[in-house]
Amino acid sequence: MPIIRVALDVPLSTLFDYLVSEKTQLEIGQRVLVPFGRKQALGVAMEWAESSDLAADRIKPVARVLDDVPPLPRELLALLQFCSDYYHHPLGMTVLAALPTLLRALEPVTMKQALDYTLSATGQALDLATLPKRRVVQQRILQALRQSPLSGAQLRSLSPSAPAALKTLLEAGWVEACAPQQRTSHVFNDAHALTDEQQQAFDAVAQQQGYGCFLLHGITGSGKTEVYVHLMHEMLQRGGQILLLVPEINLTPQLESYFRSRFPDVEIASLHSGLADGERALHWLKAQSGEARIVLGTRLAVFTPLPKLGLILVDEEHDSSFKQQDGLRYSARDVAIFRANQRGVPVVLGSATPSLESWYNAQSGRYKLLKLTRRAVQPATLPIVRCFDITKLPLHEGLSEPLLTAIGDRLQRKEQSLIFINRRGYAPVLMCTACGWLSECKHCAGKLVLHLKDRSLRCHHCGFQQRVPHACPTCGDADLKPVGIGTQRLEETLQSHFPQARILRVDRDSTRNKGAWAAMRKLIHEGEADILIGTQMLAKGHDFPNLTLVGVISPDGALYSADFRASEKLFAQLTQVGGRAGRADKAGEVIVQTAFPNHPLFQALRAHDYDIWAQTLLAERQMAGFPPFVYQVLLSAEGKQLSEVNAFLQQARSAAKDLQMPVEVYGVVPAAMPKRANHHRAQLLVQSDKRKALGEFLRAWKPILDTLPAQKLRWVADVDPVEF
DNA sequence: AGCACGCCGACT
DNA sequence: GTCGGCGTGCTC
Repeated sequence: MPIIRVALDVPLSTLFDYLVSEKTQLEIGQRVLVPFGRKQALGVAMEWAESSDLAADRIKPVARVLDDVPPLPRELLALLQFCSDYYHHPLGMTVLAALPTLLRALEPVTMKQALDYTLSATGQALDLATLPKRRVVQQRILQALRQSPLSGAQLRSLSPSAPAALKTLLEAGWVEACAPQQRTSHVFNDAHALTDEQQQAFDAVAQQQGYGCFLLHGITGSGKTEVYVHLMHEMLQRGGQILLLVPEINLTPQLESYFRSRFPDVEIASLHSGLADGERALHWLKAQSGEARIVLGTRLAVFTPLPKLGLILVDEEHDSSFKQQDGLRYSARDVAIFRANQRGVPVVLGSATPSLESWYNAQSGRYKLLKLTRRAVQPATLPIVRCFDITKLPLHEGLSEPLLTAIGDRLQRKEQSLIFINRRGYAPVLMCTACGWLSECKHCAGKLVLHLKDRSLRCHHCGFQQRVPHACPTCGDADLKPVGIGTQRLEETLQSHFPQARILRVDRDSTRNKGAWAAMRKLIHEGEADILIGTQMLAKGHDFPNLTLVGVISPDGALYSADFRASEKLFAQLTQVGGRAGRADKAGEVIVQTAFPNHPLFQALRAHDYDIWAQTLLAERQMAGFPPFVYQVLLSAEGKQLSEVNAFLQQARSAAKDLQMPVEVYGVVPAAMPKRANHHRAQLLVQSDKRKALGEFLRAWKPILDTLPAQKLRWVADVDPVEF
């Protein structure tokens, strides 16, 4: 009897062999139900086998083949195989993780196939004049269907109430569903002519034959999205599907409605973790059937089956949320590039502040660099950036005179200001002025953050919470002082400075409730807020038309951070947040308060010179022997006993050294957050300037790690880590 | 990962 | 006597 090798969601690197009777129809990529232990499990048929290493009597037969949805394409299985190998994650878990939850359930799914609609015989015979005049939308639908059958998406483009009207028409029997038609044309709202630069970028990608990786480096406001839209139009005309990856789930609904407005009758499917299970599965299946022509999603969308894939776009490619931090620790940007290569299609990485990795690849010619150096939107100029030395200026609760004056000006002119500060809470720590006691979390290495709203001290790492003590727990002194500034304190300070100002604080605390963030965006857009105080949430992808000033409070931490990527991230963040400033009629202003106004980061920021900043960073990285000049794998471990964590990592280190392979094995060091939720954390870095050498090393090392005693420990090997 | 089996401590 | 703690081992 034939043997099928099945991927199952278990942390074992093997596939599992099952018998398939001769008369069972089974294809590679199909989902199967198999007996596993004492239960049943859902698996994916990966490959046929001639024989098995297992004794014949231990091989069980496949219980059931699920043919409710088409099999996963071989190409997707190959992509997942690659990811499993590259990121050293068990194949079964990798494959199953790529499926929407509903397709991982033991039950078959019942998903109605999307159909086209056409006039029935009675509908054709119908005299439209006999219909009540008020039923405008119904009339419009019937009229449109007289020309040709149409899809649900096309009908929706006729009117927002088309679905309801269609339902009525179906019930009346005038319209009926029919098999989907092949379509070659679509409506394109070509509102904006491309600038010369945009056109050049477009041409380069459109003319690309087969695989090519493009870095679209465009300053903020240079119209990268318009290039995407025109490329989408081009690929749609060629009959291809487009995959667009974006960093944040927050941004997808807005982008989706924007693309809908540009391509009103094109089926667009969004994929992100915020969707309900049913919706997610539906969109996924629409992508798999080729019906969805544009697929818009967060990192997980990179694993969507796309039979007609013609182009991949990765927007804000530098964003670290493309890297998954648990389970399969993949970088969706890197997987997208692999996928484009595998399929032989172009991929475009877009950013105003490319990751150093991508920029380096563009410099070396591996990627083709496309530049947008001029703004396509108003104002035509980038904001004026000014840095003020906080060591030389008096501060009022952390705010300098020039910044306060600038905010006051905006208030007078009825323009908005945004104050960017990356600390939520009232103050990052509470201190006893008598003995120097600091509010520390007893479960973590971090400090407890003061939240005044509910008079609590909270740990942002483990969630621990306690009431603010009335007196110092060590010396009993009553004089406890908040140290440093968080969003809440800034709000309070600004409110007392500008009592009449309407201040809106946007951080994870104020936007916790569902819909709160959307409601705030609305307020901002309607001009119902004068001063916005926000964390990085506020920096990403939103246009605030009346915003003319951005203040940055104290970004200096990133300049001397242990994380070598912190300053790269800060530059990207400040560029992005600064890009929000400015109105149609005038350039914006950015005021940065810093103790290091002459730091190369701020010099480059003032000059809007990404290239010089990237060169500076690249030189530093080369000297220090950091990425992108080397490839890294980070082994991190955590456990209740520090000694056990260290013992494990030391053994792992010896094993690595004993392999005598051409990689550099560093020492065991504490993690950036050495203790979190009562777990001690340490790590071990291994790197090599050859990606291949590191891969081979890992292939040898990982099996040894699996045999090391680690009963009470959790450990992971992270390939291409971005967080330490 | 689950889930069993298995061998020791404190309870009706 | 047994209920239940979590160490160890297995899943085609």
